[in-house]
Amino acid sequence: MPNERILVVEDEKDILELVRYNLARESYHVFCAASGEEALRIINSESLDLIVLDLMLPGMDGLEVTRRLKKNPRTQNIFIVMLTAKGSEADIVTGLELGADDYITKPFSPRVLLARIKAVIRRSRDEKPEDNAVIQIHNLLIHPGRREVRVDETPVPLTYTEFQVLYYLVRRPGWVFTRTQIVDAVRGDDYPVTDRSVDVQIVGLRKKLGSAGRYIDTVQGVGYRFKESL
Amino acid sequence: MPNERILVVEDEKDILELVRYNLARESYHVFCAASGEEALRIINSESLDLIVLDLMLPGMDGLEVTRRLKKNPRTQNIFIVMLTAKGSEADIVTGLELGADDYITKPFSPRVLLARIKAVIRRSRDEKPEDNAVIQIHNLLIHPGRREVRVDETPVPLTYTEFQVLYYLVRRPGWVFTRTQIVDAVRGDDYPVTDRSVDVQIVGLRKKLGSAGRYIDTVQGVGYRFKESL
DNA sequence: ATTCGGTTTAACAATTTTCTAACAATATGT
DNA sequence: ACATATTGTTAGAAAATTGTTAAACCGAAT
Repeated sequence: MPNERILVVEDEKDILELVRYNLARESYHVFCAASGEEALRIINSESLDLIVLDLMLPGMDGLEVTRRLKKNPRTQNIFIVMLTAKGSEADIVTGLELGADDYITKPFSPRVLLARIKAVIRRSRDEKPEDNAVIQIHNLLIHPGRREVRVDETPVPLTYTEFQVLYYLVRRPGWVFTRTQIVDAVRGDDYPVTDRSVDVQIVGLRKKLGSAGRYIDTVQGVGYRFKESL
Repeated sequence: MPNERILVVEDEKDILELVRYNLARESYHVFCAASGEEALRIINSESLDLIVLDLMLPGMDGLEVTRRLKKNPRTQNIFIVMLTAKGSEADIVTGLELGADDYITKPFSPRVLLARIKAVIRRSRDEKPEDNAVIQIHNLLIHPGRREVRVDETPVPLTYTEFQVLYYLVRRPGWVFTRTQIVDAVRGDDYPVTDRSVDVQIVGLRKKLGSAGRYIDTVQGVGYRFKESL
């Protein structure tokens, strides 16, 4: 388990110290910056895994830091957890669109921050190997880049959510996922919906996929899976 | 899915009922209290997983309840979601410093409350990652991620409960578990069911597992175990 | 404002699983 | 061997889960 290298960008000294202390205690390698400019200097000189980034900074703000980060191929894969004041919904949306991985609204508990950071790192480990490779299984072909699905060479138009659900299941054929896991993967962590909304997406998928729909398997009491064989 | 035990502390009857109803509908086990004193009584007499705690209470307020909770080693790991009026930033910070896990400002929608509670519970589970490792013993193979069981390479389809019972026994080969322990492990504490229902699951398991079923051993007067050898 | 595609909820039907209860079989203690 | 306690087995009832559909909802585009 490599000690992930984390940069904390925060202008309020107390909060910076609080976060630094808690991360260090979990034996992460922690860097600190109190401004956007300082952050960029560290980003360019160090190899980082994750950045905890306050959006509200004097001078260059967090969104701008994010933009620059994502422009540079060397740094665009660094994970970002944003710190935001409560109610800055617009900034959160912008941040996520720019490619941030999670956000926490102030005030926050150290426990929550740690849990989120761990979650991001864990997810990153899962995702890396199978990024946007074309997946082919049975008579089904999924092209994530093109967001295209074919069954027996015939394109099948899917909605956004249908595609996400299918892609999530197919990335680990045979594995069972709970409805909650599926919702989290598709819509983000605490998206407020009923579990049953997944069922409706499954109905649509099975119908649209035709013969390939038979691979989507219900596991009673647990959730769904994409079968490796019929 | 174990039914988490949640205590709701709120002096406004309408809100209390609203929250109680919504949690109960998600099949959580809900306790209610209308004051800090009542809350502490329940906290001390019941084993709880999470507390939804209004900070503004007559008499002993929510922060004081939190303080006492965190002092007692038996109760300090119970999760806390605070309910606060809008604009009581100071209280929120104090609460989080005391160890609360999340907060929601009134007015709130039941949906958001549920999502937050689920998130706290999920995160708590992440902290103690359950063992997802494949188990192989004798001619039996159990793959938790796939929820698949094989005997001599042949897949054996099990129901949800059968799988849970088998997995529970096999995780400690040779150890004996009472029927009550098995029910608690599979369906959560105090699930209303006769002990004998376990026997029925055992019948099913022995039948479906074929030759591997011979490892499931009855210990008269105690319960069942998965034998290490025949 | 209105429309439109997509998503979610809610209700009901269909299905599957689980439980209970009864009786049979087996084990235990004397 | 006898009486008693415990477990095995089974079928039907009850409960839980899932499938399916339609209507409500939501946001983007007109």
